[in-house]
Amino acid sequence: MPCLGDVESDPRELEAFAERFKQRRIKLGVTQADVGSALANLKIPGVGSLSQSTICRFESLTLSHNNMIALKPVLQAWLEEAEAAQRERLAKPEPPCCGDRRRKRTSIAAPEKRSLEAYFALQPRPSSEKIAAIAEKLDLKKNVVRVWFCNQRQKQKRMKYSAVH
DNA sequence: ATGCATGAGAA
DNA sequence: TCTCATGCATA
Repeated sequence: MPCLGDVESDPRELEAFAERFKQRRIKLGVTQADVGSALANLKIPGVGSLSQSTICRFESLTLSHNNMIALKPVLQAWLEEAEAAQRERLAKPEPPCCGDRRRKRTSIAAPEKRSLEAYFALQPRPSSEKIAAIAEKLDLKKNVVRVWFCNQRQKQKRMKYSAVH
């Protein structure tokens, strides 16, 4: 009954950590993007850099539970190192010192989005045929509709949903 | 901060 | 084909 593997998978603990993390990160004067790229310098096996988006989502708990659990130890390690480095600086009298073709993103208009949400409420996993039918009705590319449903399902699995429920 | 997209791996 | 972790582009 008292689980073995998932030591700190308690959502409350994760939530508390995410908040502490954000506050301490800000106190260090570091941006989300900074953290992401700094992770690579941490030299943790199998861990490279991450994007601003991912750090942001970690802080706002808009990642899946498993994703949060996987990232926590990494971010915790970064935080400890960053704070240790700062203490060093405070200990000494610090001397004064001193990136082609872009990807495109479809924009689904509000009315179409409302329709999609309505379809989703009825059937979160429409068949390929239904997706095609929906795409035609809304005058959207079939693939756009397919991806929209995938992303919508992912949203439901986040610790905290973002926007429309 | 969030919308739409990609790609690796599962099923 | 879907899920899942992740990110570019954009609001």
